[in-house]
Amino acid sequence: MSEETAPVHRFLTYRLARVQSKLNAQASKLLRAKAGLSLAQWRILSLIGGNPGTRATDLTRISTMDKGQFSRKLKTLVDDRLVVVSVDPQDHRILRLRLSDSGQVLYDRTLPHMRKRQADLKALLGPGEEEAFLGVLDKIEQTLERDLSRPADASG
Amino acid sequence: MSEETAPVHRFLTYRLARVQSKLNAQASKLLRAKAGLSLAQWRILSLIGGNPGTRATDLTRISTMDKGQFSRKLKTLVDDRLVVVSVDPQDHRILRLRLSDSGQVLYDRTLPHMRKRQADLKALLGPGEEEAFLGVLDKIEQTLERDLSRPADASG
DNA sequence: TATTGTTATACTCTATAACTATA
DNA sequence: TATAGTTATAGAGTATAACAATA
Repeated sequence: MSEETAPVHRFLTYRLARVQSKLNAQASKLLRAKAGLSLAQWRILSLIGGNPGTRATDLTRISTMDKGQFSRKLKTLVDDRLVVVSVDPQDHRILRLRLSDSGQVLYDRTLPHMRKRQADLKALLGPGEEEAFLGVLDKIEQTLERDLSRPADASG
Repeated sequence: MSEETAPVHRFLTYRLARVQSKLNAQASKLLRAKAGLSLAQWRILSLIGGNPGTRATDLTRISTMDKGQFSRKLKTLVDDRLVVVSVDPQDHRILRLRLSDSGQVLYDRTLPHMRKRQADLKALLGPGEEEAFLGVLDKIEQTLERDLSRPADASG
């Protein structure tokens, strides 16, 4: 009964949303200051930096973005000469993505700050807490993946 | 070293962002189907439903929204006659918020679905997992609260 | 002067889907 | 026909700040 009457703002999802919103604000502030990038731009830049030569489709799959969003953000990075696009010689539909020299410089300069941010977050957590936390996230995500492919009333 | 070289998309924050994005999509779908409300509208409606007569400022504080966002979303609920606003008799700057009859009906009809969604999420978790998860969220949030009031380079 | 709340502005994000080109 | 990626459109969310009314 105490769970039944828990106030809405104590819901797991509310608290996740609050934390996520603050994490976003923090990362955005940091990226604007250090690299002049939006969070979405950094996501793409870092995905390319960590996986040079990968196809756009694969990066779309790894990130949460759909291909439309991805394409538009990618365009801003290409316009700023941070990313270089080349057509796959075998299959001309496929784009291979790499950082330009200046993109690489920006990536190399920014990544340590972002890693430090992750490390600072991890340092908050006790032994085993990170694994437990990620485990819960994975469980939830897997369930949601099944759920989101079904009609709205299937989950109550 | 293995942590130092963890790919960006394995970052804690990335995985939180993915899960949060999917939770949002699920809740939005559910709310659109069951109540014709946006997630932000539901947040405000449910905060008022659970705290009748509360001032707008207090609800703003509880939710993540700033007062501007809150005010605009609230307006849509008032326009739809789901929320009734009255001026505090003592202090005429303060608004007291309550659900209208139809707002209460919608709230009472929608809340069980949202509670069930929470219960379904909780049911995924083993004993102690929820507490551990929420504990980590709280730790992170407290740190972020301190951090966000400081300049960007303070957190590395 | 400070607080409560509204409004304006501009920008970003998201969702959906039509569209081009290649296969 | 199917896949890779682009573009269009509209709606929703976010950030900042100027503003009016009240205290």
